[in-house]
Amino acid sequence: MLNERKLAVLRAVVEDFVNTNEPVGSRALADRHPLGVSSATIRNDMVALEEDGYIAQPHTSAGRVPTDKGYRFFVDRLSSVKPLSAPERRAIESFLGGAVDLDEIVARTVRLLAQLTRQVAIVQYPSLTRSSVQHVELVPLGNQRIMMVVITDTGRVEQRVIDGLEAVSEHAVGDLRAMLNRAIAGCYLSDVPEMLDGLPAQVPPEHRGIAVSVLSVLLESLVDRHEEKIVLAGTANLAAVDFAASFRDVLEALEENMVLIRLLGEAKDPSMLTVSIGEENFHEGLRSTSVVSADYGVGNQSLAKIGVVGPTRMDYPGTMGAVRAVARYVGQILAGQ
Amino acid sequence: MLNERKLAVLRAVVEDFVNTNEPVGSRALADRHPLGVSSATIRNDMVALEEDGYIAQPHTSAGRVPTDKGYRFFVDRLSSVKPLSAPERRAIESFLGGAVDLDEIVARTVRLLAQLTRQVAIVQYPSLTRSSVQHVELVPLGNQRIMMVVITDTGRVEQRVIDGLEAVSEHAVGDLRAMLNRAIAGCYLSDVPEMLDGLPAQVPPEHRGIAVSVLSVLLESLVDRHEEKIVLAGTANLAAVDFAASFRDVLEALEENMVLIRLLGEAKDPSMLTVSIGEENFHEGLRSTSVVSADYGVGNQSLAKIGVVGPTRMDYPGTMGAVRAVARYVGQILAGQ
DNA sequence: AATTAGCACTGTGGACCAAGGAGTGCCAGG
DNA sequence: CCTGGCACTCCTTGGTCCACAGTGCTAATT
Repeated sequence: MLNERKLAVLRAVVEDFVNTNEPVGSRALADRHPLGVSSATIRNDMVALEEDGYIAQPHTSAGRVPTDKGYRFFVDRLSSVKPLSAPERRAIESFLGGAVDLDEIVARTVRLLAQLTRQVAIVQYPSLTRSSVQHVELVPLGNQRIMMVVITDTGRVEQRVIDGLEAVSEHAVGDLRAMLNRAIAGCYLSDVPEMLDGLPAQVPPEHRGIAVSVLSVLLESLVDRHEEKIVLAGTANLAAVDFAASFRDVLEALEENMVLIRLLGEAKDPSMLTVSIGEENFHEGLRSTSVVSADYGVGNQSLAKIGVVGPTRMDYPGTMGAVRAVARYVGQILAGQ
Repeated sequence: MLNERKLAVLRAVVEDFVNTNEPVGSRALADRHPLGVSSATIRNDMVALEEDGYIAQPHTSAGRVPTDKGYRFFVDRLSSVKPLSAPERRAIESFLGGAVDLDEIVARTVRLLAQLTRQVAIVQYPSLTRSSVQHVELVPLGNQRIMMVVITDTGRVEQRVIDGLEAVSEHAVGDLRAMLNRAIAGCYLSDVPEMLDGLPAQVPPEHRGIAVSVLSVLLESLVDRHEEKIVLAGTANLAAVDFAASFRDVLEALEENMVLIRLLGEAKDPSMLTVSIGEENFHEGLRSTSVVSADYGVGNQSLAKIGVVGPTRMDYPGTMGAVRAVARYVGQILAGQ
């Protein structure tokens, strides 16, 4: 049975442990928090909390430390997201505002988030699937190759060289470009395959081979590897922490793009903050870390995710506040582009 | 006076210390290396080497450790670059071969280099200054904005949105694009400013405002921030090492793009391997690391640099071999694109 | 003159131990 | 149901001791 006071004790344990990084004892709690009861009473509450699995002691005669379950409860029920201060908001705004292209927006975002949270920040490039085609450009390279550039409304540019063609004329390329743009400019990328379905039939037979090559590369470039682009910053912040798992394991996990993608991907509820704590993480090396992630996007379209990785012993309210704020600002910046 | 044998001793000290990471003593040397003299003689030589500053002992009654000066001498005079094995070469080739665009070439290169050397790899994107303009594309976005895309022959794509224009017609944009391409297609980027000098004068007055905006953005996009794009991999490999400087300092230095740029930039002799050892590095946090870097490029044009950062206690011949080999392959791949 | 064997000397690191202290669990009384 | 008190546990710290690895020096040898 968790009464009010026990919850207050749990909250205090989490907060103190996050601050000091040392097991917190009953006396220290009684001193630092206005719980209105003596340390003996707190000890009794702690026994109850320990029986329920919210806290644990590293060894007899040590203070208590929150378990993953304890953090989970803290995040779900005992804390609320802490909004950023006004100066912090202004700093975000001005820092992100100066970016000139998508690469720079992403780069600045990730550094910003790392700095705000003093942890490792992860930012995923906006997904192509939910953005639409702004323009397709075909540029002949010499005589037998074409470079294709797809520009999307989220500022992302996808490029491919199409190789091994029969000789192509400038003119034919121009026609094909016009035809392509007529067919798919403005479309969502996810609709592109459908829109291109009947296209080869409209191409004059002598250029059909080229058209088919171009289309196949175009379609291929739209599938799959878009969410793969992920940027990281702030790994140096990990050095301050000591993990149960070896430091190396954490770094290794963070270098695996697929791991990061899945890490962010686990966020259940779009447009909400998601927190994954310790053992909840699927990856071995990250069992002693927590991940706070959020969607960002334009309007109510989610484009991709951002997140923060830190020790389970992290300042959840603060981190959540920073992640949420940055996600919102990135969305605004992208919308304004 | 450094006679032959003393050099052999120095070489042996470096090699053994790199292998074992423990101060190497005279007995161990006499056992493991065919120097043909007793440990007492080696001790005498070591005293001489220590007086000259090539080796040092952490404390009395410990073995000797190479100093930065010792490593420097080893690299310059006592070792030669170790070529990669045939299977390694094949691995590089097939791994880099599968890349579809510049981003992926760079991403694969950096991972490859990190894996080969088991250290931190750095790859700089090909510089724009030495590449030439393949094509300039202008795409109207709505009515008052234009997206400009510059495609270079090294596969790099630079994009910018030009904002705050008076209303522009499709037609005017088309004219401007044609004019731009006529003026600068095929030019080296470094020559572009010159080529564009008289251009505004040729534009009909009613579109001159737009032309000027476009040109200023174009010129601006060509200056400066091109070498800034740098990619890193293998930081997890640092965890295995213990530095004199704190781990954190090293990671922090590596997250500063400007530091990396300068680090690579210090390479003196283009198209050669450069090694910067310990205290030779300008950055505080990197005083206990060494950097091996090399240029890569197409033909004999240097486009950018790649490098490896590791502990001063590194396998120089092997690392140098890997860096050189990878640099060459990247050049080839870029040439073939 | 260079090399070698022998030996005394010296810091380091690990094992062992004792004292100190933080924090607990439990009990008896308010 | 709360609290003060107390015995107990286990970690941490510091100190001592010893073994070890490796040195520097000297005297003998080639």
